[in-house]
Amino acid sequence: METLLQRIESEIAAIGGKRSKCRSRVIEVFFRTGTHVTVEELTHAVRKRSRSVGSATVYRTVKLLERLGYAKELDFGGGIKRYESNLVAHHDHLVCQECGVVSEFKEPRIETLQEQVAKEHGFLPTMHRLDIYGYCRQCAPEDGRKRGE
Amino acid sequence: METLLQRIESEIAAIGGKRSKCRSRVIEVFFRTGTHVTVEELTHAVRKRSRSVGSATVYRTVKLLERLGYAKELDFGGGIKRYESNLVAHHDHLVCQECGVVSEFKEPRIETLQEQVAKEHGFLPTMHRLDIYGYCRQCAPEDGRKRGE
DNA sequence: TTCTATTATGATAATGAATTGCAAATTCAT
DNA sequence: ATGAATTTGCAATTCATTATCATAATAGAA
Repeated sequence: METLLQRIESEIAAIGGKRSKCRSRVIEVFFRTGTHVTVEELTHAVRKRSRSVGSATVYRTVKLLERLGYAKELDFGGGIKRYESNLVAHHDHLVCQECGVVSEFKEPRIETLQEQVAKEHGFLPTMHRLDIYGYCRQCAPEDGRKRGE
Repeated sequence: METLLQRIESEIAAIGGKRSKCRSRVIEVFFRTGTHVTVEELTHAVRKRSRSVGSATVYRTVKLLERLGYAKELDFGGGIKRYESNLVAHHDHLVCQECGVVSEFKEPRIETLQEQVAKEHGFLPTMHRLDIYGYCRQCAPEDGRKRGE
């Protein structure tokens, strides 16, 4: 974790950037928090430790992390972007339409089929996104025991 | 097609709406055009026949169609929403990152796996979205014969 | 048809997330 | 420390979308 920040900062240096406390703090908090976070949420989290960090800096930092390949931009609708660490292995998302909780899953067979489909269409895939929307265990109207019974 | 418009308009009437020329024209053009269209594109298409239709009306109409279940909202990023007819069978999308063309495919095995995955996670799926990003046949840097060779 | 109540429309203003311009602050090699 | 370059926070701007509102169109009733 300590080395990760160092690695990122040396990559920033390699493209002509400088170190800065604000950015380091944002990066640090991002990877500690790091799960489907909005810029607003991340800004709040960062400000708990560094009160004066502006949201513009947070926007700029997540964009930078994305450019360097360390973060991934997510969009589950609502016009709000979310970001997650790109260091973890590829996974897809289950989005609860009731409580908004996003959980993750991996399914290698789906990955394989996606590759196949792309190939069949003469398509060279670089990435894909699979989001399943619905109701999580807690919010499902019927989950073994029905609600209101 | 004629009956589709009529059916939609009677559903609109059923929820207390009135018929209007502008809206009919938008609906008509939407189903004729109807593939991953933006509101801006749809507005342009509509104005070829009815010059004075405002974009607010187009926004309102696609939202209405979505509410009635006749249109589906898509979001391939870039902060622009797209809409497609919801009458065609479910399918997923191949999005070319170079030329922006969106093509469609169906893969029942993927659908099945998605249902399975959801069930395994105690998740009650209502819908899902699978977008594969990459390069289409025309834009792929290497397509059988390599470019520049 | 004419009247009346309701809905639809288009222009414009408002919204909200994301980006950008800029002066001041910070960084870093010399 | 000096000076050139980058970064920052604020405010202003952008852009798609939504809300407002006065006017127009629509559907029934009389």
